[in-house]
Amino acid sequence: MSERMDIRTIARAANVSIATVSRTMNRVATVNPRMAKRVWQVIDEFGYFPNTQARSLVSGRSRIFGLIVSEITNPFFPELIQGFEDIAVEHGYEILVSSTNYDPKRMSHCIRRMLERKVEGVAVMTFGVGEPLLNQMAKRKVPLVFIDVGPKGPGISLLKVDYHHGIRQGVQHLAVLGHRNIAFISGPARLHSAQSRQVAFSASLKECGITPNPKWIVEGDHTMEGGMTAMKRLLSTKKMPTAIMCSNDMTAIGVLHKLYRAGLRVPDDFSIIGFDNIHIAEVTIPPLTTVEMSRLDLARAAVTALREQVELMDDSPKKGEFSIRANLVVRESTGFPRGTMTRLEGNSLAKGGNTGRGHVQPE
Amino acid sequence: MSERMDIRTIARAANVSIATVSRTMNRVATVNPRMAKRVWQVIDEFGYFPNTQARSLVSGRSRIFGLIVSEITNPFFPELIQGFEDIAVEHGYEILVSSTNYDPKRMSHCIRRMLERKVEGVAVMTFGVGEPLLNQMAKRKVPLVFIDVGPKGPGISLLKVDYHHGIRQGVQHLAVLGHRNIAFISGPARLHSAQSRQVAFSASLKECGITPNPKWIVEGDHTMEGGMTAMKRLLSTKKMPTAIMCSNDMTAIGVLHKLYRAGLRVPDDFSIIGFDNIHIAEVTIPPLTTVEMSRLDLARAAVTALREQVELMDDSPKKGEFSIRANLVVRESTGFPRGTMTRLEGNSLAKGGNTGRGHVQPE
DNA sequence: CTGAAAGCGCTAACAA
DNA sequence: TTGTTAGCGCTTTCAG
Repeated sequence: MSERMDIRTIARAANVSIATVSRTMNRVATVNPRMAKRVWQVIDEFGYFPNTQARSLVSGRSRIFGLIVSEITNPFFPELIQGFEDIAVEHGYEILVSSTNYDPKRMSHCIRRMLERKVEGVAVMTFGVGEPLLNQMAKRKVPLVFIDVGPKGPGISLLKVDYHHGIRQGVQHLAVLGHRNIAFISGPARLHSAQSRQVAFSASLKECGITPNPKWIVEGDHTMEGGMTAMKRLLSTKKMPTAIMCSNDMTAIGVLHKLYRAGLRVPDDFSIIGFDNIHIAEVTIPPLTTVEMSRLDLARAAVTALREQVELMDDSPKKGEFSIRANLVVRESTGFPRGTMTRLEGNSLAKGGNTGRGHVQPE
Repeated sequence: MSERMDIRTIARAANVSIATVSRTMNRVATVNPRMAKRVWQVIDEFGYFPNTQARSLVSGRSRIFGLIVSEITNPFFPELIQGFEDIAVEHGYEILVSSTNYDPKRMSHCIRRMLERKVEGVAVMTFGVGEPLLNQMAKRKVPLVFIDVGPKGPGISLLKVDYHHGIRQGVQHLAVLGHRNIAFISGPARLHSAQSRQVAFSASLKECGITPNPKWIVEGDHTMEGGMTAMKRLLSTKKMPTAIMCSNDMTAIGVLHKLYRAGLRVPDDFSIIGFDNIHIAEVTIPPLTTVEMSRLDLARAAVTALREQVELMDDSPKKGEFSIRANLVVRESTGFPRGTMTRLEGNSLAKGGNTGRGHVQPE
């Protein structure tokens, strides 16, 4: 039945020119309402919709945003992707997602693919970018939005996460509980965002009058495995810390598991704090105290930044920089330092882990 | 510097016609090697690549596959998406991912978007499809691949997961350990794949000479929250089961958490088996015994099925049906039924959960 | 306010 | 083997 369905088919059936159909679909104000109604009717009747390829070819606008994440299998990112997709689609954009897995080759390949598909902007949520690659984008004047860090410049927006705020809350929370020996498991050293978190940690420690012990700052890689390895190292230090902050939740989950393996208890033997507040952090055993970084805020800011660059006139004012809050969420992986209190007998894990701990809301 | 960069620019610089450039890029065999070399050189020099939009407009081929998943925040799916993307890209396809969250409106919206972008095929990995929606696709002859179930027909491939194989292994594993009272927490009832798993469960139970108890089959929804709710119900039955199979790992994680909250121990008080073998199943407390369903196999089969439909001549032989194995992975969430053995004193959790349990490899 | 016509960048006949 | 040319389906001048 449906031989071919293009704008001409509609034009013919509605007895108008293809230009009128085009105008109608694009909601050009000058179209006679009566005609418009007729056209819409035919469009509905035929179930017609325009060919996006043709449309972008002539308009030069693909209505596609790229989204580059470092690791789609880290639950943080799917949550972010979801938000990004929803908000982008809301504004009529399609998204092209790519996961680089920290591999420069993948990164460069995926930039190439995005360029080929003529993305109108790219959100680089990979916590660390290869310079040469991004240059390709900049050269072609593709609007970019980075998280944390990236070259400033026209068409480039930055999403600044206030790590300090959240991490300080975490450190203070631990300090109030009585911890003085606090370790930090970082992310990959080359990631700027990982560095920022670590810097925020050291600074917060000092604020509390605690001198950071370099032995207690160990490098992880933002994976569960990395967390396990790092915890193992921490466990082998002569003087062990009583609390551990992790650069992200996956690391913390690895730590939790390592401690479980070692027959140690959380929070009785060690207090643990994560970062991200991914969904499963609610159901780890015990539920994880962590710093929430809103995926939705990030996603919204990223799309907004990109839209600003794409849709606003070149001379109009742009924000260029967006700020994302990070806030502590206290659950049950933090408590008083071991040896500090007379612990109740028995297994606090099996009892729900609610004994002998203090919940202190920071600030 | 770069005024405009199109095929003409290259043609001019290489002193050939645009047709030759086109042929060169498309590796048409009849191009004179010397010319080809010259053309490639210019292409490299200019950093040129063709405009995908124009290309698809004229060729009628978008080289985009759609991928619809039910819930991107369930870790099973990112792992699948990753595989799908890798394999698709390997074959020169881009992918458009959408997460429906079991919402028919989202589903229909996303089908529309894919149709607009002229996807050449869609993998529907949502474990349950709305008929009317898929009809839209079929009407437009878009190749489809479904998981588990879907209307048979030309252009439609099915990925058959051998639930029975894996689930039987699980049930037998439990039976060998001595369990006779085994519960099942299903997925959403309307999902066909969830039903298949449940059917496989009941059948396997009978094979072992156990009559399924309807009270012990409770509906979940494949989320952690659903798992917690279902476990709560199970906990309130007069006669409680000693083992619980879950329709997926997220459910099992919810169950684990609920039991932890209730002060019960796994596997001492309950044995738990999941399904999917998502990455975090390795580090749950205790590590989860589960049925592995390979994401990579699924992804590979899906892409292969789609490519078959798209690239093979209409009369050539096609497989149409692909089989995916599912296999039990024994970890530490399963053990002898409670009361069966003299348990050692103390907290088996804190000791690594390795006491008093039997590891039995099935088959 | 509407229609005719000129492309957007590329591929695929068809000619040479 | 190479070049010329006619579109792919749409938007957007520019006349009317």
